[in-house]
Amino acid sequence: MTIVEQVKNQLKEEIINAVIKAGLAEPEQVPDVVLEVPKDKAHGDFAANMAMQLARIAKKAPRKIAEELISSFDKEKGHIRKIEIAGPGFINFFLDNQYLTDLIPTIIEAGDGYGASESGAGKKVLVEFVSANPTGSLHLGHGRGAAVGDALCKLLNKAGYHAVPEYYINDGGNQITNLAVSIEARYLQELGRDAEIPENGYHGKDIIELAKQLIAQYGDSLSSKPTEERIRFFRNFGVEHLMRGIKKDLADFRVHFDQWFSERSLYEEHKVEEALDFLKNKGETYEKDGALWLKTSEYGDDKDRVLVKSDGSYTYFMPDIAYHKDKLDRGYEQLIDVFGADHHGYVPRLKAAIQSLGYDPDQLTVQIIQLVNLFKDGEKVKMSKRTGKAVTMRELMEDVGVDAARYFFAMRSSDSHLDFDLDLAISHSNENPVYYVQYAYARISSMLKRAENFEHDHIADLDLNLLSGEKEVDLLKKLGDFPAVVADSAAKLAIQHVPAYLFDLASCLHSFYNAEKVLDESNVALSKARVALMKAVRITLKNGMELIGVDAPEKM
RNA sequence: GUCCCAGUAGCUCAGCUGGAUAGAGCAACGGCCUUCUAAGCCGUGGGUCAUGGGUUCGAAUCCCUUCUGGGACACCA
Repeated sequence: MTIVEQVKNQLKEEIINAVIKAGLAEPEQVPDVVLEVPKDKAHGDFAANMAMQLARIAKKAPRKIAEELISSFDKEKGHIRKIEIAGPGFINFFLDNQYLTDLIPTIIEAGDGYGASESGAGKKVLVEFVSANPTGSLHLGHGRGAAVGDALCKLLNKAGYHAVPEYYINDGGNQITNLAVSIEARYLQELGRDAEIPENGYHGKDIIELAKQLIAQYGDSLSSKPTEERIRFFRNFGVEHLMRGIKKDLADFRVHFDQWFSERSLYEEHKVEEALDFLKNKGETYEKDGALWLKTSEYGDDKDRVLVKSDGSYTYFMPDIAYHKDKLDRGYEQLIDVFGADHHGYVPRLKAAIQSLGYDPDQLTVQIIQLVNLFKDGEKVKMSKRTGKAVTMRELMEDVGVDAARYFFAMRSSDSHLDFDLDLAISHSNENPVYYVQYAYARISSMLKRAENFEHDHIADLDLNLLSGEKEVDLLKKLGDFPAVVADSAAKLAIQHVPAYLFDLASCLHSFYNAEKVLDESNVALSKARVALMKAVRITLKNGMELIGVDAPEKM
């Protein structure tokens, strides 16, 4: 349990005791204690709305209740300095700073581990994201998905869940056959023969590159192979090659997957058939118009969905069901799928499928990644200048750098549209939030390099009570919030709280830095305490940036 | 047509399991570098929280109406 939690819990306990002692309510009637941190510092460190909640039970005016509650409150416990009644009946608690200064040794000792908690209780979570078809390069939308998925995993793990990132490689379906046929056509074209790319094939330049590579490696020997073998070869070659590119893009974006799951392996291990048989035996399917349907409408979907088409082939849906069944069968309690906005309509049928498999649909959470609009010179950038297609993730990384891209993607709620200002992302100015946060880290690092005269031997020797100035208290409170921010954003799957927190913490640091001198030869005791504080801030900033994949530079 | 998401300061957005005077950045205006990094700090102005109703001690937050914008609605993947 974190220090702040301990303090809050003790306070809550004392509030309940006081309510009972004052006879305001029977023990079983006492509502949950809501303790919040007031927006306005003048309202204390913590505020309780208990008196208002009790108004109906005790049948008295809230302020009157508050008075009685306070007179029964044991102020000896829990670092209480002052209690006030305010507004309609809020009870404001003012604490001494002891609990805050205790944070410093805690943070320094925890180091990289600061911010961690057990709030996830080891729940097994599988986060599937990006999962782009290996038919081309990753584009902007994948970049956002990658940034969100990676940050979610890190956040969940930090908050005590056991989260694993996984990439689902769609290497089994029609798209891949199209890819193979497209490669074949380009290959034959390069050899000077007649060949046409099918209408729904891939016309991109990268396919021509692939064909050239094949000729350099194999000459015209491939064209003499039997068609089926040739197609299989092109398919494997294409998938392997394009996946290599995708993996490189992701690695350069600081996104690493523990597991790569192949759709084809579902067929090879007969998991698609097994899933299908399972659903059939369970009576979840029926035949109509020569196709096999799943009764998803019984589980909240608009209508039933086809699993096996009338020509005998599977829809995209069928292997995907098998995949989700496999994920759940592997023992994951919670599945998180990070999807592009265009798959939004797919969610109800997937949830229905999970239910028809006998699992709880709430075990699947879908995070929708909304569209990214790029802006340059105030104008919307639609197409990539280089390829004429959607802007690639590679181009974004080259244009704005990984730090800015990752920060901007993490900054907004993933399910709302993102206007990505390219000029802002590359500007080395006070307008750029990435630099604002990184600058705070670099500033501290720079100070600490000069701080050899103020290093402590034992942290217990420091007089941390000297850190009682307004800016110092603000900083300490911010530091104490970190584990709760991590736990809360993990629970809500809301990564945007992390950049917001980092921005606030950086702001407190800059404000403090401008107001006070840290390294002051004329006041060694205070300087030592402040150096310890700076170390705690530095650790917290770094841990936060780590969560969203942003580098913490020693100097700028 | 049905469904989903959004509408908060001039701009981009926080806040949304109900709580005190709705916040931040940018833009505008005014200050701060002989002192640890001015990529910084301090201050001023700026709002019918789209609209109309409801729920209650109390609503930006929950429910319904209307308007506006975006997206989704295949035997495609």
